[in-house]
Amino acid sequence: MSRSERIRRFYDELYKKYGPQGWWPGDSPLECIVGAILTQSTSWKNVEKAISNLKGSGLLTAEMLGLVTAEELAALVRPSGYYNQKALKIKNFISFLGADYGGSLERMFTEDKSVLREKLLSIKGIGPETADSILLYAGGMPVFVVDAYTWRVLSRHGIVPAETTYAEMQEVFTDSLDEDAGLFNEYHALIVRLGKEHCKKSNPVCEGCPLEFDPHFV
DNA sequence: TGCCAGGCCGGGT
DNA sequence: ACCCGGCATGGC
Repeated sequence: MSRSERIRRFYDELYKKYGPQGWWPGDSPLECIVGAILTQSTSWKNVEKAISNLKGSGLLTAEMLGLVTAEELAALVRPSGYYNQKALKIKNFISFLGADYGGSLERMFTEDKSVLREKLLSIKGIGPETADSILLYAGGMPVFVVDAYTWRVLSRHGIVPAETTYAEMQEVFTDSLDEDAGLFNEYHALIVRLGKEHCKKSNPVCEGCPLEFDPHFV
């Protein structure tokens, strides 16, 4: 079976097992972007508390996030960890949004996909995974998101070598799948689900893989 | 209790 | 071009 076939088959197995994951959990593109920053190396549970604080304070608008100080913001996002850094990252993004798109997310997402990706990557605090999460989950653009789970899950299943780079990992998916934002959305979420439940660090050989057809053994 | 969570940056080799 | 320490809270 070719690698592309395995990638497609793997998705089918994941979807059959877990079904749709409902990502991104959030009410608006802005909430999604803030969540993407706050969840850097942090569990979603902690992020939910931080988002809840922001909502409760009425700060979850581009305008309010532009007005609040980094210190005030840090206090509110405290439960998500790395709070001083994350407050600055959010401020950096909002500054960029104001400068380049007049504070309008709608305008931002009319930008060319690869141009916008480069712009996002130039913001201090936004790296490849966060940029791609914003493009896919906030903007609905067909970009495949790669994260720590993607490496672990795919290398454990023998689909890619462990040293695969971020760009190569994206190609593995985009070369094998239709360019479909809905599919990319679901696939990434399903990988995270499997990673959390079975392909954990503490389970180095993914003992008890829940998939009927485990690509590892092909 | 200790380890880990949906990264990224900056400085050192 | 890699490698590593720093950043930090909360859950299991």
